[in-house]
Amino acid sequence: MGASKSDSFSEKQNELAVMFKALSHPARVAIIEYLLTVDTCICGDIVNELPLAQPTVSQHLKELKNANIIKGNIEGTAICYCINTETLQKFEDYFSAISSKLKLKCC
Amino acid sequence: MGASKSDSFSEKQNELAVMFKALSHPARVAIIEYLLTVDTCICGDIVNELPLAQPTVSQHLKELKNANIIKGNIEGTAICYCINTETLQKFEDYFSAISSKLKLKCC
DNA sequence: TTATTATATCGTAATATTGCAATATAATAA
DNA sequence: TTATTATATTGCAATATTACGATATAATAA
Repeated sequence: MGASKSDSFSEKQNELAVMFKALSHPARVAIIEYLLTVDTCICGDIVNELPLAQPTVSQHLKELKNANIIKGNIEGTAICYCINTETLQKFEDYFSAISSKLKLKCC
Repeated sequence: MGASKSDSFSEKQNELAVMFKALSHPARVAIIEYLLTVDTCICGDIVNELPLAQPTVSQHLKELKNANIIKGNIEGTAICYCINTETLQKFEDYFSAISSKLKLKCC
């Protein structure tokens, strides 16, 4: 085998796994970090900020977009990326739910 | 190539990526979910809860342990797993930091 | 029109992950 | 001691990810 058995798990479990997978590479964590340092959403030079070739960065951006972690709007010749606040909220909700369940039960 | 260029990124970026990677598989999301439904940390039947063979579950548990997402204590013949609240706090801190930075800057 | 610039896609090699049968280990029970 | 039970490790095949050179696309500039 080798393929992950996603069919055996719930849609929510799979959705969460996809969200986490999107952040499971240091380059993608670095992209998020960079987006946060930029004053506005007008970006375009993410490639120059990372120690990776342009096609590799493009691929990482695509994965972040596919997982709805970031949004990309075409802005003339450049593309403007920014963080998707809805997905961010999902992460926050997930961890605060875990946190409150733990307070009732454990350790 | 193929190997992730972790050396090119900061320690923090790599640490976060490792934490997210630990949760990037639906089986591991399901394990966390199950640990939350159990009344105490006394577990031991995680294998029966998942649609995967015992060695596969053992491997997923190992990955969660290596990333400090869960802790495992030997309890006689069984092993008692529970969620590591310190790591959970790191996740919460990460997302609340992002959230507050976004409120100042963007979209 | 022909550059130029920014980003995406293709193709492919190197490496990592996933899953499980077989086997090993380690604790308790008989 | 020899089961039994619970979990871990090994080995390996199938699949996925990562990285990048080469190339394509798409918008603006000259």
